[in-house]
Amino acid sequence: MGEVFELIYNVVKKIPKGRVASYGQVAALAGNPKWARVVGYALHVNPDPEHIPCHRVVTKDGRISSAFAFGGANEQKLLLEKEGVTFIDEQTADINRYRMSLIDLDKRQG
DNA sequence: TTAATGACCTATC
DNA sequence: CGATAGGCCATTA
Repeated sequence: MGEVFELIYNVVKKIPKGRVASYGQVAALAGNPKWARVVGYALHVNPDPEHIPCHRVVTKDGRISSAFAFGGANEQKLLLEKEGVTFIDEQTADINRYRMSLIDLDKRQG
């Protein structure tokens, strides 16, 4: 596993419950805004879903990817709603309202 | 080392 | 609006 994946996982781990972040945002917080696709691939091979809340990562518009590996897009939506995240439509989370903030990164746990 | 692969994003029509 | 086309870049085979 590459170093960048580690950086990405560390960021995803810090997304608080009830909040979401876009792939691009995770990429930027991990160190490079151009890593959006890399974030997608990193989560695709998520080695520790129990501690890496990949369901809190959506597209920049809040849309859920149809390729969610653990139970499908519907499962991801249920998980988010369970945490209090509201949806604009069937596949779009209200990311403008629940987007994670920079201060969330301060939770030092790494 | 080279080529292929995406759970993305932006610009353009 | 939506559809399409490029770009992007770490990782893998």
